[in-house]
Amino acid sequence: MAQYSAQLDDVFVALADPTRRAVVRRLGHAPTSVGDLAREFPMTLPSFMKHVRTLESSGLIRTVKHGRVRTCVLNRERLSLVDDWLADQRRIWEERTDRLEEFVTDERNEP
Amino acid sequence: MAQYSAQLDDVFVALADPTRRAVVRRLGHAPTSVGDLAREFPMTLPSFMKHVRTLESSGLIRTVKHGRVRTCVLNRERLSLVDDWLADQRRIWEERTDRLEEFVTDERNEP
DNA sequence: CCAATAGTTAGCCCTTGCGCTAACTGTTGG
DNA sequence: CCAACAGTTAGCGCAAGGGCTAACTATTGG
Repeated sequence: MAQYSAQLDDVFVALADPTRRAVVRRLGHAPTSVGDLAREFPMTLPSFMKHVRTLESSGLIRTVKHGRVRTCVLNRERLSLVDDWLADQRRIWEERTDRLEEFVTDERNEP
Repeated sequence: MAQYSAQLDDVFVALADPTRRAVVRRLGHAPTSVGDLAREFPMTLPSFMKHVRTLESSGLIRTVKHGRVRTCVLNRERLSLVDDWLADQRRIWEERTDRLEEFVTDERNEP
């Protein structure tokens, strides 16, 4: 628990786009070249590359260029940042197993 | 596993900002009024309100107005969308306990 | 060797995001 | 009742995001 903030920003931002989430999902199956990936999305290669760069600089994927082919690989470990954040969040609210829920549900029904 | 996409977008986008994550964390402790929350961040009330609205429309928080005070409450349940997405992702890559890692680590060391 | 292939770079457009100020509405304590 | 308070609305400025085209580089199969 520290100043992950910048890294978390990058990871959440990266995941906040459906194309990029789809890429992550896709790479969960197997490493894939940029071209093969791009072919599955309705956009041009340069546009798609921006997503790849965003994912890479967030650390969610790594890429290696071999000859003229760039292969993308998922970096499973990076997703644990999200996991940790969720766990921390859960820890916080479990410290207070109060009736916070009811608190609002009550007010809500009053004018 | 379906077309949560739009909802996931909203949630991830909401979490992709440090101010909003801080609000979520803060609300993990207790429901809080907009004014009390805003006082902890270096921005004006109207600016802060936009974050509140973003969080609210993502479903991560709910708000109730009582008199002239609007109180924000965390909606714990909504975070499970993220949780589910993570779990699904994990499920995918666990189907393939291959040597994907090595795959790349190898290529990497070659010219 | 050279045409095709795979990716890259540069630059443009438009929309959205996030901050601000100013001025307004609705509630309330005294 | 009215001044102070809590939030809201409107509108503005600027930077960033996500898409595009055009033109370029670097590899490679034949």
